[in-house]
Amino acid sequence: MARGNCYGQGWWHGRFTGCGYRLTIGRELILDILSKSDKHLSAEDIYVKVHSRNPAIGLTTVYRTLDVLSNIGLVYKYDFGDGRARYELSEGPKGAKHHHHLICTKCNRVIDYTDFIDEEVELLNQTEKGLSKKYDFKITNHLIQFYGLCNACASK
Amino acid sequence: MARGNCYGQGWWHGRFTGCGYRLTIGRELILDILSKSDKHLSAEDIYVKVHSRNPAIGLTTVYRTLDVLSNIGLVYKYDFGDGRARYELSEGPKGAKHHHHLICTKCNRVIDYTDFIDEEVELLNQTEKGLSKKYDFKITNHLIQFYGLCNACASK
DNA sequence: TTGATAATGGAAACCATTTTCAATAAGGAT
DNA sequence: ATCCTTATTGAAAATGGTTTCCATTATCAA
Repeated sequence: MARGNCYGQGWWHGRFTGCGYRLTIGRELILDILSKSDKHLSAEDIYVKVHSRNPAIGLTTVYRTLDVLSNIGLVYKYDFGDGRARYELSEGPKGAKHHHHLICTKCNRVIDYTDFIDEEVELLNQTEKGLSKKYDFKITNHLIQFYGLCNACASK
Repeated sequence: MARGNCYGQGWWHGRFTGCGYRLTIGRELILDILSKSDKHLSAEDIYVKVHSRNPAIGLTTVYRTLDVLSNIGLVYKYDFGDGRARYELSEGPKGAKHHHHLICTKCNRVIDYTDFIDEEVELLNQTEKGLSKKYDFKITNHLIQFYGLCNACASK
């Protein structure tokens, strides 16, 4: 390993050790897959990819790792209504683009959108402040989703 | 049955027959419970209440009815992260007060709030219009939730 | 009242996720 | 580099909310 270059271990290295977690082969692999892959992967999706690269890693570890990552705040866990959780990296080496979701209630297709995000987030921040004070609630996160029918499902 | 008084059957009567659904004992009972009860009931919660009033009605029917109600739009189905779905009437005889949720990620407590709702909804409506056009998506609903720690959980 | 068929209950199936437990590996201390 | 403590792991079994099956029953338009 190249000394003097702590980036050689991946940008997330500190996020683990800083929280007292150990950085294992499996965890690195899962993070690598999450950071390179398309979004909204299920645990099973991730497991398939992980397993093709390293068959020694089991589904249980995938679940456990996703749980850890979720607690650390490195991944968001979503419920899009199809009975399985979906995971998505909350930030990348350069920070991820904040976005929200459009969900088709018929085919479960998910569309990411970043339009109007700024306005939304600004309003949410204001709201958060107000709510935090009124309800003595320490808000750490928010979720916005729109439901409806995608063009394919609406036209039949 | 009192003729000439269609309200005697409950304000939701038309919502069923109008969609081709039959109005059964179980469905009426479940709706009655939903309309009188506190919010955020799980299927199991509802089943217990239903069963105490009419032991002939099974859990399967509760699930099926909630699914129908959800499709009709009479109930909202929520995921608050505790592994079971929660249901809540979307409207009452006089219309329900629109609200959103604050969810404690530690104890899963849910707080309804109506503050800032008007501003939120106004922004959401604008956003909906824009998104509908851009993505050719027929939006029917939205979800906003804030996550964090309630005062009890934050102070320990 | 009748008939077509939607709705039902109970049991079994389903399936994503969690738990168990003995074996293994990470990483600070030596 | 080697030890040692203890977090982490995989495989299999358990869990538990939800759905499916199927024979029976109930709804409601005619």
